[in-house]
Amino acid sequence: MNVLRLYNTLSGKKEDFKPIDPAHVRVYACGPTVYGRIHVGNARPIVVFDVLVRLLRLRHAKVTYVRNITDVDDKINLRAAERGISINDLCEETIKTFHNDTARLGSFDPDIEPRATHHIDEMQAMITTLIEKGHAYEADGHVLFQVSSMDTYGALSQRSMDDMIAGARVEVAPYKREAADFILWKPSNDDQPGWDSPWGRGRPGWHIECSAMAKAYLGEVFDIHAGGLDLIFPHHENEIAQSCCAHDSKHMAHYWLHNGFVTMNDEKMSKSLGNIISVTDASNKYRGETLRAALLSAHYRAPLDLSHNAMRDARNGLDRLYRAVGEFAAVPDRVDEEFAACLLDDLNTPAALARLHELAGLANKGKAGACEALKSSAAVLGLLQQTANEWARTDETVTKDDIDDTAIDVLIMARKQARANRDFAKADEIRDQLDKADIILEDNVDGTTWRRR
RNA sequence: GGCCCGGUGGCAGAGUGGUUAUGCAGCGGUUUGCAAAACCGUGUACAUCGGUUCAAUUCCGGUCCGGGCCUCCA
Repeated sequence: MNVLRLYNTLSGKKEDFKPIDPAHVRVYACGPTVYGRIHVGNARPIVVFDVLVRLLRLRHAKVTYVRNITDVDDKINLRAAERGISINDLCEETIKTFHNDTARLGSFDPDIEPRATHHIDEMQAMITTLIEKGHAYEADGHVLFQVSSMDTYGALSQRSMDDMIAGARVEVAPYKREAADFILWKPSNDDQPGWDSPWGRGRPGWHIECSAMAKAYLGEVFDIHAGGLDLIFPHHENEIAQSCCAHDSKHMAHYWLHNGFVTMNDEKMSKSLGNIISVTDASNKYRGETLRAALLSAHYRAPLDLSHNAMRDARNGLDRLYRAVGEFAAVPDRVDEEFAACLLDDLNTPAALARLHELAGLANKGKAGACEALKSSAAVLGLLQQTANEWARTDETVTKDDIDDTAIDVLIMARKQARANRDFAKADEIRDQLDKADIILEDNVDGTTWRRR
């Protein structure tokens, strides 16, 4: 198998992936802040990096995939207060819907899903180290990271300190020594969640949790750190600053991967713009697998416009692939080489899907092994794991169910009888009746199958 | 204002210094009681203006247009 190439934000280039330990690859991805349901934009990194991990598992004996849950954040406090429920209840409820959503998207769970509030000690230890090493200072109940103490600050986002000062749009808090300094720890009042610390009762800043949890589960330096494009600055830049300065290391992770945005009418889908569609809502309207296929239909770094048309195209594509694959069971070691080559080239999922369609064509022509190759290749994308019949009979809108399977079977039997009697008028009447209920009949050599429109 | 990334056929979306992406939609055909599916055939797309080159959609530069980050955001 060829080498895996990944676009590394650190270098701005595709690079050969060389793991620190080929027998154990370590990956960290930033997970959700649990104050509300995730939207389809949030679903993109979940699906894309799930594919990355599946691909890595094909090639490496052990992969540890960590995706955190941020359960301490001022947005959580605010939302809990708005809804008049406890912070804990809000977090538990949101985590539940999150897990429901990732399951519908067909994504595997990460190996470890650490929660920020379970790692306050580790964060405090790291902050203490940063103060001792002269990278952080205490001011007015806050602890701040002093950006000027790190020569290479800004390397990931490729911006200089001068650029940042020139572009600064934020008012500088009075306790900061320098405008770009960021918070490691901040004081909490009695209404806010807080933990005792050497700097008084308080709570962590946004970035320190990822540094602390990545270290706890993956070590000081690991292979891949992934997340959305909008996390490059400041979040990932600051994680690097914290981790590298605390550990005296050159790198936090060797490869930094960032996915592009899902757009709505070519504009970024984001909570602050309010143009969001939640995964829960989307998967009531479309099957999770359709959404997953749509999310993989563009290269992960390119923008992806998720219109109704895009969803329809994804569904049509899956229809064709499922028809080709039939009732075949997956064979794990039959991944098509051309297909794999597409994914190895910086996770080129659109090219990989194109190859799946070629395999479907070959399978339809009866080419030996094509079905197995199609099924086991698709598994790397987390697609096509049902049988064709299971897929065909699930309505796109799961809740709609005005005609049940037995009623359909009864009508099909009646039509079969009519056809045997060469009463084609009657047969066509039944076809039309089912068609009106969005049931499409297909007569094959070995009988009649049906699917929902 | 600073920094970054894009503009491919009706739509979506890869890719390439000279040769078919792929899917959907369309058109023609084979097949079918009808239909669907499948198969076969079918489209001189690469924002614009210059430059380099025997040859550029592909490399370089300008222009126009779009998007993103610089503030919570995947």
